[in-house]
Amino acid sequence: MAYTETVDRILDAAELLFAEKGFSETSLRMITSKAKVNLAAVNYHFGSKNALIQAVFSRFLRPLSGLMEDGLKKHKWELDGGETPDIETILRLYTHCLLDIPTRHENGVSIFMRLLGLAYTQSQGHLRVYLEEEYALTFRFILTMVKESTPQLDTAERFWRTQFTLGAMAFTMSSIQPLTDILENKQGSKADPEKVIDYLVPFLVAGLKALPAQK
Amino acid sequence: MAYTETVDRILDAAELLFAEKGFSETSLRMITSKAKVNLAAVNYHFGSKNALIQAVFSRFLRPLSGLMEDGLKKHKWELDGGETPDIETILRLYTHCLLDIPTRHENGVSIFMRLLGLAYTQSQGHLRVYLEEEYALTFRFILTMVKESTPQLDTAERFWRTQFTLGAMAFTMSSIQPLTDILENKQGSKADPEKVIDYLVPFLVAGLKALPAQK
DNA sequence: ATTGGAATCAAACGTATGTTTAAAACACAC
DNA sequence: GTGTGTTTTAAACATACGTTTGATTCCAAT
Repeated sequence: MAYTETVDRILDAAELLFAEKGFSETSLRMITSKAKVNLAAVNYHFGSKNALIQAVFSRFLRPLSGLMEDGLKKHKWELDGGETPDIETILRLYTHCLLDIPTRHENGVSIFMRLLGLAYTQSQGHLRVYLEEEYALTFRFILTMVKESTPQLDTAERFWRTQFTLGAMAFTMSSIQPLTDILENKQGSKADPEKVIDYLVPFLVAGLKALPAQK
Repeated sequence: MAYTETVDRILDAAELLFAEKGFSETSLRMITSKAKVNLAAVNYHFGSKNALIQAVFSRFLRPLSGLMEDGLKKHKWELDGGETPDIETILRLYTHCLLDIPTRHENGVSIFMRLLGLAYTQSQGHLRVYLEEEYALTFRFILTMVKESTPQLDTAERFWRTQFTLGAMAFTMSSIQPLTDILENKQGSKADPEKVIDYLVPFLVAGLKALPAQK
């Protein structure tokens, strides 16, 4: 994909609109008019709407993947020295990598998390396949870390708790702006979306560390 | 809404297709041909596609609302005698009410959970407004119970933990069938979707009971 | 200055959508 | 059996969509 002004303008507009409305609910005409480019530009530069959707994810995930693998490997290496990886450390590393990704918009992370949530729940078969193929290594790496840090769980229980963790993160992140607004209204004072991470990690750590359910 | 065979056939088909594909991705023609009724029947009986979406939710939520309020009130009444409500009891009551709802399809609960997840993540403004208006009382009741059973949390932290709980539940439930398949493949033996509840509750209880994050 | 490939543009294409229409079929009270 | 209101039907409607076309503009290399 050649770098051009037009390509980036389309990606910027698409990212915002997809996050706001969903994939099917956002038309190419909405995107191109927001990006102030010609309608045909999307098909010219990306080939199709589906390819555009994947490109939006790629632009965000490309640096994330690197950041996370570096961070995890570094940490793993340190831990090889003796200590057992702690689940809280992993979660904090993961969330901080997320926050470190350079984004094109304010609240870029919220926007992307919302997109991930959409990709996960709307079936969007092509996207699921694409994400799994492209980032399988990163995902597997994280799962290994989780496994080593939760030796008290059997396969099934660890699997489900990982899903619960993902769900809590994606679900919350994907609606973080409206939720923040609701909270502000509720408590009558300013609420900071970034602070959610500080609330999220202890909750998840406690859940992951909990004793197994009795069979 | 008059009760007719046609109306139910449409609702049955719509419920399945919406859960499978999402709202926008399901056309009225898919629904009416699966239901073996005329295309115009949807607009005749429901007025519009959006109204049909709401009707699908109503049919499921109407009994749920009753079941849950009964169960909660009964429990609350017992607890007025002295004890503090326990968060685990509340979650179990809630999940059991969900499983007790009579459904028209096998895995009816999974289907509905998936619909709820979709409704929550796809913006679907009209649905969100509808759900909040229609079931505000039930929701508020649950929140009160959660508040009484987590006195260690301040408003913001309780709010976010409630969202995390919702997220873990809805997200997992909304993909419970594909996830169950993955797990079966992973561990090489049969996995039961209903068992997920047994894994879910301890995870959430631990998260909700965890000590507050330090500020 | 000329050329040739890349990028832009307005316009159109074919298709699918939600909705509406008006006639037909039906059900049931009188 | 007739008449009335409800339900079903096939067809059409208007609109919006993703995509394609072919002409035009742009810009760097010759």
